[in-house]
Amino acid sequence: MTTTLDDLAGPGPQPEQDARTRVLETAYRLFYRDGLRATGIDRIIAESGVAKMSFYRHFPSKQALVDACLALRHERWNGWLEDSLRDAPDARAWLAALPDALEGWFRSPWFRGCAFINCHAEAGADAPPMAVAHVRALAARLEQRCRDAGLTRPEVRATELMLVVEGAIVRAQMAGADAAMPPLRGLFARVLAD
Amino acid sequence: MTTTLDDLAGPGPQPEQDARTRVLETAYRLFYRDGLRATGIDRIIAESGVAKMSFYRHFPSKQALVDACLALRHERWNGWLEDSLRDAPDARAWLAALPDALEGWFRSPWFRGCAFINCHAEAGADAPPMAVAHVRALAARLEQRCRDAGLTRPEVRATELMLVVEGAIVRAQMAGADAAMPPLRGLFARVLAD
DNA sequence: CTTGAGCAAGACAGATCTGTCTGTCAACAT
DNA sequence: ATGTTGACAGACAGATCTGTCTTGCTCAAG
Repeated sequence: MTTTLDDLAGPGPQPEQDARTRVLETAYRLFYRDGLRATGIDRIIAESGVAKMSFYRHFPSKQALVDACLALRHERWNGWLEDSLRDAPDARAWLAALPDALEGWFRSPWFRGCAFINCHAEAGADAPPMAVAHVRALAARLEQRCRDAGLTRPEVRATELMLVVEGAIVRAQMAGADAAMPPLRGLFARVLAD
Repeated sequence: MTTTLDDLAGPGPQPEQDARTRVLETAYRLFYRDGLRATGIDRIIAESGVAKMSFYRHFPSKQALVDACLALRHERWNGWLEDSLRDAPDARAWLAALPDALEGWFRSPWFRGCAFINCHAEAGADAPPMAVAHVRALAARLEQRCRDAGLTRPEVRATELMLVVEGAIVRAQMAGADAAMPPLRGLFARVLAD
């Protein structure tokens, strides 16, 4: 069971799923595609084919649904990254293959940037803590990989790689994957070289 | 007359200004601080101390006000960058001093990331064209500076610097200036060194 | 003094958003 | 057979949002 890019922001729920799953999958897709504030409850209700009371039975409020979507996103994104770099024999190869994995994401037809960066950009100080927690978790993972790879000054390298990854995500969002990939590969190679 | 950081997202309008200016300055501040969708017309009306009809006399719609704020932001941000790097004797020094200028911005009490990245993150495909135009203009300016500095492969360096700048802005937004500045300086030095 | 422009204050309409409530139906267990 | 549970459908309330309209005030030019 591998995590595909479609799972990251795919075509939406299947009709045979139960009400809660359909709501969650529909919201997951619409929140990412159109934004949190721009997506109303009524739209999620209509597109998931669910009664309003069924929605409020499973989620006490819209904010609870947002939190559930972000938690699902966090889990799926981490799983997708893990699967994409499963073949790397060691930490060094894992880091070197990271741009390839990101490129597959950037070229996905539903790519619209990092859901957590977008959430934080939209909500500002009111953003759910999951937003910063996600990027902090990724930074911690990068630092651990740099340490495992035996790089010199691993925490310095990790912060540089983290900045490059986030920059590439935003660059792919604003200017497209073709604009983001060459500098991403070049900078990654430089940071990993020494 | 220099452009200060306060002008980028400062304390707001002065009461002696005319109605249009007060609306524009209030919206400029609230849109950046709270987001476009989260800021309603009524709030702008109330905080700028202006009648609703006075608002709609100067701006035909909320979208027109958003566009005017983005255009003002574009102009002020470019002016601020120009002023901050005015002392650089040549293009090479200009590029080397860019992280210092950015740090001043990141540590401003009203810093909340790039208004155009945030706008694009919030509105997605419906974002006004000014959003991508701003980052494209900055990329073009970086490339020209790289060319003027006599760097080898200036277009490659410029795209790398652009990715680093955008990454630093997002990193400062998500994790603070202290997390963004060391990798920003390190990567800048590496790209400019050769 | 009159007249007209600009502005403040606020009512109003229509749409939309969140959240609650009622009613109906099908599946299922006792 | 009967009660329970989950779900669909949709009305409804209250708030909020955009945009229009009316009224009255001030000030300056003619």
